[in-house]
Amino acid sequence: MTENPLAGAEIERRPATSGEPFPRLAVIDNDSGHLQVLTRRLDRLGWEHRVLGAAVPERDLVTMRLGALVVDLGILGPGGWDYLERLTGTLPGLGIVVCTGRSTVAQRVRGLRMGADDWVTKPCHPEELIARVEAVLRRRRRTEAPAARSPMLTGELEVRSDQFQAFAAGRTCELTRREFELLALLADAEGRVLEREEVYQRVWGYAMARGDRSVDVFVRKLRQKLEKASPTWRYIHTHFGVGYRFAPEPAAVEEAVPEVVAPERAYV
Amino acid sequence: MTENPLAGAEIERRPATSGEPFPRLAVIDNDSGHLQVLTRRLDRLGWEHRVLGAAVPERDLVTMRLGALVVDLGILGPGGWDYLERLTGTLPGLGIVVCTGRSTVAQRVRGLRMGADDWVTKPCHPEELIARVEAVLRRRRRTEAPAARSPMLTGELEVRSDQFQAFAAGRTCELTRREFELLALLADAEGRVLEREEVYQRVWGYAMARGDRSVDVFVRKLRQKLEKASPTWRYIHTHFGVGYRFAPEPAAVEEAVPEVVAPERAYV
DNA sequence: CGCGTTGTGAAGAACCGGTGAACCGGCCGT
DNA sequence: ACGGCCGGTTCACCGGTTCTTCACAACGCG
Repeated sequence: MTENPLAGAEIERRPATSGEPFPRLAVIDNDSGHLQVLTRRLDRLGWEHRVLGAAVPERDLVTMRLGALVVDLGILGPGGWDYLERLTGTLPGLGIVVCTGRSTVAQRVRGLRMGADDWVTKPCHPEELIARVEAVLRRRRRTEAPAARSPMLTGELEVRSDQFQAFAAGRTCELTRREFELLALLADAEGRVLEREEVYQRVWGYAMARGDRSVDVFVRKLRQKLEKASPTWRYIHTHFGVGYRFAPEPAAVEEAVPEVVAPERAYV
Repeated sequence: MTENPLAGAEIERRPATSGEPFPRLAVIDNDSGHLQVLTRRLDRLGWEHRVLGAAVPERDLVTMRLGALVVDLGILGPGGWDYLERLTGTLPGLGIVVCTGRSTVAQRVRGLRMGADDWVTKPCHPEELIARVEAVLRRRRRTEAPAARSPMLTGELEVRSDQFQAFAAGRTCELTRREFELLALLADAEGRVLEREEVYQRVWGYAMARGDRSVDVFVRKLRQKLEKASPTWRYIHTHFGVGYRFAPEPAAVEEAVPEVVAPERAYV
């Protein structure tokens, strides 16, 4: 083993692709043993997947909004080649991995030339099949979709990731980068209370030192700017001893006779 | 043969990727037999290729402007994994096909997870190896190809991809190639804020080293030339801590009484 | 009422971007 | 081969912005 120059390989967990939804995958196959072990693996990883017993019209595949398709050309019979060709033609964005029993070089070359992204020979280890699907998806994603993130509207506030900025009534809040990232994180978890440690970890990227007040300070700055841009709403709420929660709420209207009114709880 | 559902396969000539220049490929290997048969095949196809006897610093690979790299991890020894990791880190746009002797599933999975696009086991048919490289390149290009964009007119500026040049009022801006590519990228994302890393990645083609100021410097040069050609417009806006945004705006006319005018924020 | 937690303001540190210039390597004409 | 030109890269400096930290006040909870 030690003389093997490749020594040292071990299967690593994929780093959580934070924020990214799990890949959507369909499998066209009927080998129950293979399917069972594969689907179990996919479930464990949290991938959305679907098993199809036979060729499915391209139209239907479109509606599934797949990222990748694993197909056993063998079970499709001679029509499999046509099917593959139509797939690559009509769904050029779809990652296609052929996973089939014995095949000749010529067949593999044909399949790949036709537009398949990879060709795996059965029997194969599900882990490798998945890794290859990941490779296909990774390559596909890298250049294609940096946009994708849609602006979110909550309360009077518009959080636009493409601008690294939030707006209220069309007016910019003039957030700095950190402030924006903090807001984006909180707003994305709308309604849930986030602990300081988690916030720090995800915005700053490393563990929070004990006694660090940065999160508090940034929440203040954020509140200030949000208040200026959208005075009639409250967005960030403190949970004593825990952390912060984002939830747009109309501000309580101040009474004309402040002295009579019981002092408002500054936060909820 | 006829009972093989995959029957009918034959090696097809690759459909001429019209207009596209031939792929640039490098091979890191030292198996003379394998190399000989492979390079002959590549010559026949007209691919530009280059054989490297050993690992080459990423820096040098950058200057080769490769589309894909075929590498035998075996000849690199234990450092091969690190090398692979560095490659995928700094050259995320490069297609990487590992072509190595015997390997375990765990090794293949590790390589693929690390960013390799495909993993072929030697001995292998050169035709299949080439087909797999093609598949990788195709996947890469599919999304990338913005080719044949019509000239765009924005503000007072005309960006002509067919000329690799921008014009204002019919006058050329005399942009260099890099300057033009930077402008084209920014202008294509009109209104969106692009981070430096993304800009660098897409214009320079590889990952930006920490502390690299090239993007800033080119933005300055671009601004200078645009300003000279079209003095009454501002096109490139800085977003502090983030990056740049392209948006043509009439330049704020300097008032005769500067004191009255609120100081413009340098960006937005 | 007292302790721990959170809000607040300010100051210094750290960082960022604009800028000019030096530097480097390839290309060209002599 | 030589030197100059050109495009690209790197460096150092500077002014401005942003982040961190700290001290203290205000507040919640037992």
